[in-house]
Formats: sequence, C-alpha cells, structure tokens
Amino acid sequence: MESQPYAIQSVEKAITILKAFGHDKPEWGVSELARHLGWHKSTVSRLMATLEKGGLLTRNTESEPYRLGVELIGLAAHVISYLDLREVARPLLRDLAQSCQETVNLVVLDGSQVVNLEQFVPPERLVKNIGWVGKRMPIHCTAAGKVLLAHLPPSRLDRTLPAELACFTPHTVTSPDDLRRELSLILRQGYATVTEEMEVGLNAVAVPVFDHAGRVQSSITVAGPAYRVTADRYPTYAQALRTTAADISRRLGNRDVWTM
Amino acid sequence: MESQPYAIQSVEKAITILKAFGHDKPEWGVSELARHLGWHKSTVSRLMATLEKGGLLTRNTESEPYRLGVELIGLAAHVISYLDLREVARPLLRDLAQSCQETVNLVVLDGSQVVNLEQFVPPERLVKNIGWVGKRMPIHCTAAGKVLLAHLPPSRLDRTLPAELACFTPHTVTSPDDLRRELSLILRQGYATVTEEMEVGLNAVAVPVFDHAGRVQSSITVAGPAYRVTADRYPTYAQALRTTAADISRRLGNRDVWTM
DNA sequence: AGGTGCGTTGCATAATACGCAACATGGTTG
DNA sequence: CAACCATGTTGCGTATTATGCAACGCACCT
Repeated sequence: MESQPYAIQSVEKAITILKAFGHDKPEWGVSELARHLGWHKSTVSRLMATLEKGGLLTRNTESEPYRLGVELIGLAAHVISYLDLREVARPLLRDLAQSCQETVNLVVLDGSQVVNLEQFVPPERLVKNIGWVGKRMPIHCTAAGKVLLAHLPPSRLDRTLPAELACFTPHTVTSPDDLRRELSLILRQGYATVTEEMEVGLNAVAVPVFDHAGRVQSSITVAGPAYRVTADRYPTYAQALRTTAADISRRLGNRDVWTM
Repeated sequence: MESQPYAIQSVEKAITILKAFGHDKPEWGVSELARHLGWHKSTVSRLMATLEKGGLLTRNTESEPYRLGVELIGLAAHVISYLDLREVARPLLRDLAQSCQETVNLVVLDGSQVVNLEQFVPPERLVKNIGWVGKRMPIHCTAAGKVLLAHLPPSRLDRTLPAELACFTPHTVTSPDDLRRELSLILRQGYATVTEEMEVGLNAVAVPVFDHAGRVQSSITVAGPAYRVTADRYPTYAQALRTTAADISRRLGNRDVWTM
C-alpha cells in the first residue's frame, strides 16, 4: 500500500498540484506554481485547466489565481471511511473545545502516520487558525499517535512502528524501546501525552475512542501551547477527553461504554 | 469557465474515476469500474493505483474494492470558498433540522448550477440518508436556485439563466418568462418554493443568506416529501429559515441583519 | 480437475503530454 | 507615448508515455 511500483505520471502531477494548495498557500497562479514545482508553465497551465474543468480547481477569471474547487467538498462527503465517526464527533468536540478552551482534534491512523480528521478551536483562541484538518503527522511523537499505537495488536504494532523514529525536537523519543515502554504505560493510565516532542512549544493529551465493536480506530486530543497545557493539567484534560470519547462511543453504538 | 478547449486526457480519466464514487456506489472494484466506464481494465487499474498512491483512493487489500481516500478530506478542508459560511452555518442548520423535522440544506451557486454544501437530516427521519453534499442541481427548478437567481444583478442573471429550461417533471417551469415573473415574486415575498418541479414527490422552501457585505451568495432550504412539506406550511418553514439565515448572516459579520 | 473472475504487469506502439516559441493582455516605468 | 515585464494561453512537432494486448497468479466455484 505504501510503495507503488508504477504510477501514471501526468495523474501524479495533477495530484501534486492539488496538494500544493493548503492552509499556508490557498491560492496559486500558473507561473508561480510552475516555478515552485520546477515544471514548465505550459504543462502546469494545462494540468490546472484540466483540474478546473473537473471542478477540482476554480478561479474567477483567467488573470486571477486558482483555488481548490467545490467538487472536492462533494468528494470528501463521499469518503465513507470514518463518515459516522466524523458526523457523531463534531458537535461533541465543538462543545469540548469550548469548555476546555483549547484546540481539540479527532485523529485516525493511516499507514504509519496519523491524520487529523477534524479540528475545533475555541473562538476565543482563534488568533491563528492553524488549519490542521487533513494534516498528516508522525505517529511516534503525537499524543494521538501514541494512543493508537498502544491499542494496536502486537503483530500490527511491529508493522506500523517505523524502524527509525525521527527526531523533531530535543524532547522527541527516538528509542523504539523507550517508546514501547511508554505505550504500556499509556494502556494502563488510559491516556497519552506529548510534551514538546513533535514541536517545541506544543503539548497535547489524547485518549482512545472505541467504535461500535469496541475497537480503537481513532483518538481525540486536546492540544495547546506548552505554557497553557502543562503537565499538572494533563489528568484534568484526560478526564474531559474521556467523557467526550465515551459519548462518541455510545453514539457509535458501543454498548460497553460504561465499563471502559 | 464552462467549456475548456483542451484537457489532459489521463487526468480527465482520473477525475472521472473519482466522480464514480458516490452515495449510491461508494466502492468499486477495478474490473467492474472498467466495465462501467467502457475502458480497458489495465488502464483503470493503473489510474486507480496512481490515485491510491496519492491518497485520493484507498483499499484494504488488493482483493478488496477501492474507496475514496482520506486525502480528500484534507483537500476539502482547504477549499477556501465558503469556508467561513460552512463553519458558521453547520450548528445552526443542525438545530433547524431538528426543530422543523425536515431535511435542511446549504446551497451555493456554481456556474449555471447550484451545489449542496451541507445537509442535515433529523435523526428521526434518517430512514434514508440521501447524501446530497456536493450534489449539483439545476438552478431553475430548485428552491435555492430560484432564490439565488432572484438576487442576481440583471446582467448576471442573463448570463446565468440557461437558454433552455430542462423539464424534469410535469410541474417544471420551462418558460424563461414565467420563471422571471416568479423571480420577481420571490424578491417581494422573501422566499422561494418548488412543488415537485425537480423531482416528483419532493417539495422545498428556500431563503437567501446575506454575507458580511450584504450580498446573497448562498441559500438555505427545508426540503421533504410532498405529503409533508405542503404549500400551506411554506410560510412557516420560510419564517424558520429566515430566522436561521439571519443568525448565519450575523455570525458572518453582517451588521444589517435586523433591517432585512 | 477445469473454468471463471479478479487485479496486476511486461511489452510494443500508437497516442498524447510536453516544451518551445509565439502571442495577447495587463500593468508599470521613464 | 513606447518599452519593458509579467502573466497565462496555445499551435506545433516530437520525444515520451499511456494504452491495450496477452499472459500470469490467485481465489473461488462446480
């Protein structure tokens, strides 16, 4: 699933173009994107025109930059993976963000990375919308990643855990043995934390979300700056997260929520 | 914007494949999709493998069908058109669906069609999730379409209104003159309705949503079966819609809401 | 066992995507 | 005003690559 031996190059190029649009750069002109990617501008012009024809890109006039198109909203709505989870979790996570006054995320495992499915920032903290929905993150130094790792069956843990744990900050755990010890602790205490392990100044707490069959397929997190999300507050956040996770589980049809 | 003279064929094919996935058919095998599209299965296999490599499609194992991939969620989250509108409207529309016990939609204009951005079905009515997010509909025989048409400047109305109004049911208004007369009425009465004009058995009421600058860029609708959403109830639905629309407007930063 | 269906892949070649170069447009500067 | 620069588009020829054929491995069924 990870290594694809062959791909159609022009389709790959189109996908690369789509992925150039993001929170930091939501608009691209043809020439500037061509320079950015190192491709000829006529190639980029034709690829973008094709994506525009299909509704995946849009722009107002020929002299204005392209943006992602509305067709993507329709496609995303038909992504059935996690569809119930997202619908069910949204209002609950919004409430949680409001009550704990920090950013709240819904995170799932995808290959050897985790992906942010939803993010809620309390309005009072919206000084900077960091736009993390869809963002992929390393599994070993995110709180959600650790929770999801901790709940994997051992055979799958071996396959999922990267052989080398990349170092992002001086606090990143890069020893697989250290991480495995921590995963055992996470299972016992019921939540995971990161203290500036992925990004200096960013801490997070995460708990598992059990689906209708009692499996852990996702995690919800509270994240914020290290000066606010401090270690002495981790248990409090964990408790609030656990309450919300139980609500989500219950709504997903899990009958064992009260025994968790 | 509508007619693109040239497109890269393999990219077009890839887009066609993505659009084959929808509410009615969220999963496709390689061979069945190849048959459906009339393409050779090796072509389809390679296109889908490329889309899988890019995260736009996914599947568990080689013998299982493909589904749309999580990367689309990230792309959709970066569609900046209407981003604020969707965020702001979601909770309000959920409440409205619950209180009026019918399906509620958020709709925008895109070219000469309207597109559903959001849809909320009250849980008690979820006998059939019709999956309309992203769905494109004709502009002349949908309540939201009529509202959006009614609020267009005359020059843009001429350009947007199709020369021929397609007929969908015996009730569809197909005379441009009749439709223009109705648009004047809609402006005066403040809401639009369709009575089985797009689909037999489906009625809807729609009102405009004014953005921060007082322009009408979207519409919200209540829709339901003709036996429940009856003409004598249209004004009641319109009033509820108007209240919600005013809330949305206010949150979008419109200061003139109380004078609407 | 044979038959059927699925999805993948090596290969050759026809088709097409690509880069060049020219063009039209808009904006800026002297 | 003309010259210059930037943008994005497009005709053209050809090198590259996407495509279809055919074969294969695998799973399932009779």
